[in-house]
Amino acid sequence: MTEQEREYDVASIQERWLPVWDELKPFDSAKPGDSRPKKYVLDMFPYPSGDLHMGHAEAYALGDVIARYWVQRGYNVMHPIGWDSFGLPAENAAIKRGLDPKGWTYDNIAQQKASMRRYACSFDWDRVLATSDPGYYRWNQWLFLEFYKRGLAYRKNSPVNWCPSCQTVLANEQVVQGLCERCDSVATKKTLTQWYFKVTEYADRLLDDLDRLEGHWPSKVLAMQRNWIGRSFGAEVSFEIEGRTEPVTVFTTRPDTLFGATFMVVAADSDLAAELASGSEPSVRMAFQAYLETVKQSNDIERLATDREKTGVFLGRYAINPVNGERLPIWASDYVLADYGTGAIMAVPAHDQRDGEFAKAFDLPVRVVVDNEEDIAGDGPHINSGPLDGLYKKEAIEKVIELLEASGKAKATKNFRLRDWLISRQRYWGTPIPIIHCEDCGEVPVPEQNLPVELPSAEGLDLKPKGTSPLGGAKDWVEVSCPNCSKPALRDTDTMDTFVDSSWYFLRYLSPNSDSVAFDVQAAKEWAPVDQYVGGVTHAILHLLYARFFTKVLHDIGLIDFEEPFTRLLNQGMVLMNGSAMSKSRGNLVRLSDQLDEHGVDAVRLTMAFAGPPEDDIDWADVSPSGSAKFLARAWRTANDVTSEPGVDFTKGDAALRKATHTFLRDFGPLIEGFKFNVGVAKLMELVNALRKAIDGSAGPADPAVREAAEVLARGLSLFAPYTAEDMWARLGHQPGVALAVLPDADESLLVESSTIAVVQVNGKLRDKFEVSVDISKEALIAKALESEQVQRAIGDGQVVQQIASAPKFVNFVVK
RNA sequence: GCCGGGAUGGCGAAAUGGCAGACGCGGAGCACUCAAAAUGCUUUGUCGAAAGACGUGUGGGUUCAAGUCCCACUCUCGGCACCA
Repeated sequence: MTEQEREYDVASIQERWLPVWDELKPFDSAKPGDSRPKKYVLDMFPYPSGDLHMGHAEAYALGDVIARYWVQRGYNVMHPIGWDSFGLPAENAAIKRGLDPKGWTYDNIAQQKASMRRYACSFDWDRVLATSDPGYYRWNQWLFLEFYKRGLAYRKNSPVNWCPSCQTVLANEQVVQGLCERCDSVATKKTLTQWYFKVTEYADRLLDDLDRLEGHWPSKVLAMQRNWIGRSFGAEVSFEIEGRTEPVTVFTTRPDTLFGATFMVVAADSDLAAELASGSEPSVRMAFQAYLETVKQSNDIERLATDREKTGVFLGRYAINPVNGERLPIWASDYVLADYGTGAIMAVPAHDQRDGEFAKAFDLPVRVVVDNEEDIAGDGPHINSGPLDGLYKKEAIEKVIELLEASGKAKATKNFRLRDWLISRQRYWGTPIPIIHCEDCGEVPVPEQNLPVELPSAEGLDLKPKGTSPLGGAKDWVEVSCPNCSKPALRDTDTMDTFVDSSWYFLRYLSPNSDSVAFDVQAAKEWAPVDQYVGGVTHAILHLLYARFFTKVLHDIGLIDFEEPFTRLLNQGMVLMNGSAMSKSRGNLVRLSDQLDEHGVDAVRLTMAFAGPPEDDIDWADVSPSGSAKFLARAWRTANDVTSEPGVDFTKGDAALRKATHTFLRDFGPLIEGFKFNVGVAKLMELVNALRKAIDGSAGPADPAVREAAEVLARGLSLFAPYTAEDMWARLGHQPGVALAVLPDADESLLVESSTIAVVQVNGKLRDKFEVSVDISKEALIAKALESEQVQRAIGDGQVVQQIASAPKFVNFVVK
């Protein structure tokens, strides 16, 4: 061996093994006759908006640890990757640079793919997809039509977020603090006809099934989903309105406080408010119009201010309280939301903070109906409430509903915060909605055999947002004949929200190239649902909710036999620099490629895993990739030092090192399975330290235990540092493929201790420790402990009143 | 306001109610070297010469024993937010 070969040379190791792996394909999950049990590990796929960045590097490093771990446990692991290649990030970048989004997107995909390969991701390169491929989005269209058939896709006219400067619809998540995410103009509302998916029809199941994920998904994500769906139980109560035939229904979670209602409030921007005002005298009508104008001009920034004064206007109308016939004045205010519940509330100022503030602002009466002296949580006995007097919240709610139900004035009901999913976008770079609008036939689905409806070329189209879809400019594409009646008709020019693409992609990986089905139903039985999903917490609500919704619909259609797409979920944290998210404008951008050049792939991956718990953020300024590189070199050298031949009998090896090796084997698996990757790496470091000591010490490099430890080390290390591990494996005399080398179970017989360290406390404070035999009796242990000089000194003149002992490890003397 | 996390050395962090600080970064020292780098070894919570004392955000509690369990609070991060 030359001197150079004894040097740990990152660059040459990386160059050596990549082509070997291309040949070996260790992560091919579609080999015929593979009898290994199956596991599906999935990383959230990236947007191809540039090269991979540090965030990707963390996510894929951690996903890879899990995928590679299960391979080493003998599983056939499917670990695919693809690109979420439609959508705004790609399109905006394309507009900015004056390029075709297609060419730009696919160039970036090629770049990211090359980076992933260099980064040694254990992806199955035969299962790859890009959502902007017609072969993919064709099935978006197919699914859309399946939803349409079932009434789950529909069109309606409704107010949407609008950026007056960008001239485009904004999704809720693109409105940040009331401002357009991109240009910081104040977002407004605009009424438009848009396509929706009826996710609310699944609201109960989406909420209730979260219970099944308890313990398998981060509790934070479960809480966010529950919060987002926002189910509340209560009652709808009808109030007769003087001078109106139809009663007005309000939703309340506290019908028990009905006797405390002293006025009613309707949302100022609702149709109901306008109608009620129009039935009033002119002065009221004018006051209402003036108020409505100020409300319309106020924007979300003002609305979001928490300590805002309550505003409103009296509508000159009265409602009749169904429980006692009292006349309640009806007010209009912007603190009541038009699109939640019925847009009208009964106001109970004594027991609702907002109603209370409103009553105070307009000097309206307040009536206490719950005696809260003892219990501020609002569950005191009811007073001033007729038949409800003396009852507590739960019984009072039941009773009042029962009383009013007979006359049809109330019914128990529930309400959701969740809204239907607006899926249409006035953008070019997305899946065309497969509907044709015909003057005579109305909405006509594109016949299945005509799918996909391919995007027209971007050439000649103005992609800049202008309020209507750029596809409208593709005349030849838009003008078609109606599939029904053959008369001239027009294609729908909207494209789908990209969350549609990502709602079912995990199923497409099962048969990524099929042109006959969206996904192979039999393969879904074998592989799905996803056993382990890995990705950022940014998608904690929308993506995961929509994927769960799709899964339930596909289940109901009968295509899959499960109802939750992702059995286990790991959210990794973010990679920061000096305390904040990296960005070019902040000047704290760390480029992944620079880090890889400087420290090597393995060191960067190891740093990601070792920095701390995976769900915590990593501040790159606080961690040490050079320290990781140093450790890898130290580990690599141990393999180089081994002088015994492969296949040597380990049982004759150094006992202390064998014990260290098998202690590692015992601890490592549970740590990885529990996502404690940082501790797993620490255990590898301990093994390297023990190995180094054995090689340099009395055991020596030829000891069989040294080979055993080095071989275990190479396998364990391959989860984090595949290049280094593969090189060690080769130097240890093995064929390439350390990733496939099964990690052996610990030999328990080597872990049996004959002696242990006993700890002695006096009044709970550590005073002494000494080695004892593991089978020492409690009495003998106490006796030995009492002999200790330190223990005697600590006891001093005191009286031992109690002895707690747990042989062989522990004694505590309680002294008075 | 509501919901959910978190707070442990100079730093990143470990710790089935039983030795707080594993493992690493950084620091100090030693060996090798003409020297440096690299490598290897030793050391490193605070105060103290030592014995020892103190120490896991604050205040209580449970327990023989609390970073860990319970109650109250402070600060901090994230999500939602006039959702009736």
